[in-house]
Amino acid sequence: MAHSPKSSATLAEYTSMNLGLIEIFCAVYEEKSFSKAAKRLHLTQPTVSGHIKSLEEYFNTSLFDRLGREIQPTRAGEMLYRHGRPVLEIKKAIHEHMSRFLNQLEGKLDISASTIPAEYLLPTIIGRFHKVYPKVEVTMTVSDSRGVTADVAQGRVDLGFAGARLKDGNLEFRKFASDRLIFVVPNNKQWAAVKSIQLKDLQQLPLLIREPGSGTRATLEDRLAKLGTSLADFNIVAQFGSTSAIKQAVTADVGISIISNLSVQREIHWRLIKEVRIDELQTFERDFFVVRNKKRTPSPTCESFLEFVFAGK
Amino acid sequence: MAHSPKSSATLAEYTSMNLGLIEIFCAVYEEKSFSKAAKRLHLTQPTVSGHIKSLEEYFNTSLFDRLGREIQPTRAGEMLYRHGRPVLEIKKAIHEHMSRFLNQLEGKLDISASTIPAEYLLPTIIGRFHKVYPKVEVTMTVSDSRGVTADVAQGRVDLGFAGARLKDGNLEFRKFASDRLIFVVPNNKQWAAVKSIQLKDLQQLPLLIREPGSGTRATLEDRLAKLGTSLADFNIVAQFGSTSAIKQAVTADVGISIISNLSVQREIHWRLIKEVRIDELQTFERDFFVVRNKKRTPSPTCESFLEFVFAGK
DNA sequence: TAAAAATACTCCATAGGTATTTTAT
DNA sequence: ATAAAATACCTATGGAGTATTTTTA
Repeated sequence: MAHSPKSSATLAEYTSMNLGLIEIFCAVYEEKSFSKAAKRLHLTQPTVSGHIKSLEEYFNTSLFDRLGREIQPTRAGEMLYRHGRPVLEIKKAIHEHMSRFLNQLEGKLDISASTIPAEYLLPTIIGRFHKVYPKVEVTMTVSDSRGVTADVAQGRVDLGFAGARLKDGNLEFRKFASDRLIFVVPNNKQWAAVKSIQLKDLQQLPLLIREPGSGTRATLEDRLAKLGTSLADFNIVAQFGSTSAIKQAVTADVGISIISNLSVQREIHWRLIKEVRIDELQTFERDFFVVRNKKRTPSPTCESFLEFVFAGK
Repeated sequence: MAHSPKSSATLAEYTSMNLGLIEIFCAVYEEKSFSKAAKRLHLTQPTVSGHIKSLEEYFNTSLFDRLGREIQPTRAGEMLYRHGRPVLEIKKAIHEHMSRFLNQLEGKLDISASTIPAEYLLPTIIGRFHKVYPKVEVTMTVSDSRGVTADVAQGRVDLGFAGARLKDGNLEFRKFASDRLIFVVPNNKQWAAVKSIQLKDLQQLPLLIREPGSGTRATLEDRLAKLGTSLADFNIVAQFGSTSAIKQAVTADVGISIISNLSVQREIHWRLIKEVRIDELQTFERDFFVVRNKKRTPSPTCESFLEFVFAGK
């Protein structure tokens, strides 16, 4: 028993320790002087003395030996410094990162976008943004307009880019781009001579459409309703959750479709697909919206990104 | 200019930030609730609210979005948590290490010892000590008694072990072991029959002695003075800074010497060296001392070590 | 209506200061 | 005599509480 480690009283509930005292302690340790530390910290010597004293009482051990004019840390002091020093680094790091963040020199930006914005509008915007804020990490997830608004509403992302407005009091929609829906058909001899078509003829054709959550679909249904008809009057062969899938299907002569002009530019250019006018629908505008959650504080990064989105408007 | 990072106001002198607030912030972040965090920290909800508010004012940005019943960290909040979280770890680490130190489960012990203690007395003591406190790192430097006392006086070590007392008001000497000085000669035929010798005959022989800082040397001089003589009356061929060097020299028949019994046990056993009694010096006690600096606070480890040194006394 | 946060207020502990004494160089 | 730390004492900020109101699910 004589020579086994003693179990001294354990320290009081440690959450009570004031970390500010550690900073003062470290200054004293480094300056090897109470008064110099006081100067460095813009405090007075008695204040510093008092703080060291309370630390010594807290740990119930002396931290410095007072040797007349000079002081020397005790072993306990050495131990405390070794493990307390990092506090200073962390404090500095916190300030550095917060200030970098607030100055938008670093950070994260999570975006949810529906197909057309994700594939045809955002890549160039994100590219320009990245040039200016290279340390900001942009993450974009792709779904349909319904998914986008859900992501924004539930705070999973900073911003959404959707092809349809959804009624939700917490969400703010702002138009940032527009496109037109066009009627597309395979570029084969069956369609070679066709320049335009009437809606009633179109209703007979095998139609490919997007799923119900899609902005393209919503726009289409909305417009048909205004014309006194609906998708029920059409010959729908399939609903696809992807515009690319529809393009593939049209190219393979599975059917025809009405989709965003932006998404078929390349296919039209390569003559895989062609546009045919619909007599009743000379103009078929569709808009794209930035979606924000009004309840969430936008990060500075998010606000800057919006400036890029609306640049030149 | 439109799209370059904005330089917002830099944060106020960062030393003013209270790290305690970070702990509260982290609790709120982790609990995703002011009131739950309050409970965890044994505070009240308004107190926590107040602290978060002051942090928000300090950083001049909101850290949580208050969404009715629930709260969500903002991007700034995420950033602060990421870099503030380590504060909690450090605080815990400080307490852990300090308490381990105070319970002597870890630490350092620096010792300065003169030759005889270092080679013949301390190894076993340190060995036993290490068994009980395996995490304590013992460092022993070896010099002569003068060097040892200097090390202690200047606070370079926790403890000294010397073969002589030196007058210094700041030092405390405590005898912890003793030995006797003996007259040793090479074990050759010249000495084969000799059992004892008179001091005046010894004075003619080629004597090897330690350097002036040595405790052995000091003891020798002291004793000679009491017998009304001094080293000046001897035939000194060399002063060596090491007892081992002297033993080598005696073995090689370079001369004879008067050294610590402890240090020549092995050489006597192997019949390289033999002891010859000096008629006037039947007993030639010499003591070894623990040296402490009275001005320095002993670490708990140091105090425990002393218990080992004086074990069984 | 109930649960959570904000607000308004009170109180006192303590961080900080000034003035002075003690100690050792 | 001087430089540094300790001591004694005072003040005011702000940390923590209670009581209440506001908000929203």
